[in-house]
Amino acid sequence: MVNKLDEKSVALPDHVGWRLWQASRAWQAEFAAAMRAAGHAWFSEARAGLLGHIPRNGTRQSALIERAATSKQAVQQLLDGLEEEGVIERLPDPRDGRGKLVRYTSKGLDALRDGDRIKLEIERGYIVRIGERRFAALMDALRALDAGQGDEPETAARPRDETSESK
Amino acid sequence: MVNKLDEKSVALPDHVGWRLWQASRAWQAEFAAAMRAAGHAWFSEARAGLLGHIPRNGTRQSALIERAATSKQAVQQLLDGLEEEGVIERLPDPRDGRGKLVRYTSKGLDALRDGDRIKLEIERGYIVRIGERRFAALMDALRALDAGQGDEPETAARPRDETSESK
DNA sequence: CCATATAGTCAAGATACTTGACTACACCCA
DNA sequence: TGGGTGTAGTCAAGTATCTTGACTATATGG
Repeated sequence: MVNKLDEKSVALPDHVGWRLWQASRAWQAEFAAAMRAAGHAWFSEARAGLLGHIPRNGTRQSALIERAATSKQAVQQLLDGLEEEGVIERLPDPRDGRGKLVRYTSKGLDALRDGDRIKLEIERGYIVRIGERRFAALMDALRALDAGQGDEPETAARPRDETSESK
Repeated sequence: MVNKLDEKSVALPDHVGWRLWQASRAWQAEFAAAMRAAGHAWFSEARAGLLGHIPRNGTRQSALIERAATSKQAVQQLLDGLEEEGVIERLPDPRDGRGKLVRYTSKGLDALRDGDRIKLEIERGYIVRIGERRFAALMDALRALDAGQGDEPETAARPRDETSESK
């Protein structure tokens, strides 16, 4: 039963936003599946997004809120979950009675190590798929995009100098 | 408040998954903000993800389920919302009493036109920011990645619906 | 001490998405 | 012709994530 509409032939979007979205989702799905397969059943993409902002040596909860682009309540709820899973722990900040320090437990550091390994494996797969040259060009373009992103809060896409790492 | 925290010097992740995720989120945020500013208050990123799979001339609801990588119930709920907003409408498929045809209303086509315009504006901004050459390399790499996606058997996310792609 | 700002929490609700159970129709085939 | 099986879509309930608003506790600067 071939439809005359023939949906198969209708082109999917092919603009940069769509491509980025598809590529990002594919990477995340692959990574999350590998993490769960490695025994980290607590892993989810939302949690990964937060963990990406927590350095190895820990951080203030408030610093986390600044880095991740979400509300402090969202950060807190994610941290609640991660703490319950035993991935991170929260300690009172000795220098500020209001603050809390977030740091990894040994279980969390374990997951981080597995994550690093999996990242490299995925990256290797990408290089095999599209070639080293194209992969390097991809990273180069993404870094350049990020460097130009920083200080303009509105949608005005104004060019900035491409010197990065001014954090 | 002055921030003299040592955490500032800790590097953020710099692997392809993180970069893709950040770039994708930035694009989506910019696009969604512009869409809402253009008067399409119903617009959300989840809805955008579904609309990207609905061609101009409409489609079967079941075809939509195949294309988007989610459950049929998720698709349906998204469509329910879009129908309620008057963006799409569902008609019975004259060729199959079980099926429904999803197509845009004039309001939906209006939004599509605005979306196309905004996409081009964002793309122009990207080209200004990173240069035409790098932008072309980005698109090239993303397309290559997508083309090589299909034959990945092991770790890729699989549809969990019993109806998968057993044709 | 008081005013105000900051760090974090609690609670309620919205959205997106999942699983399970169900109805209606289509198609095959004996 | 009629039942078995598969497909298209719906209904209902639950989970995860994220948002807003209200709140407590501590810090800081007069």
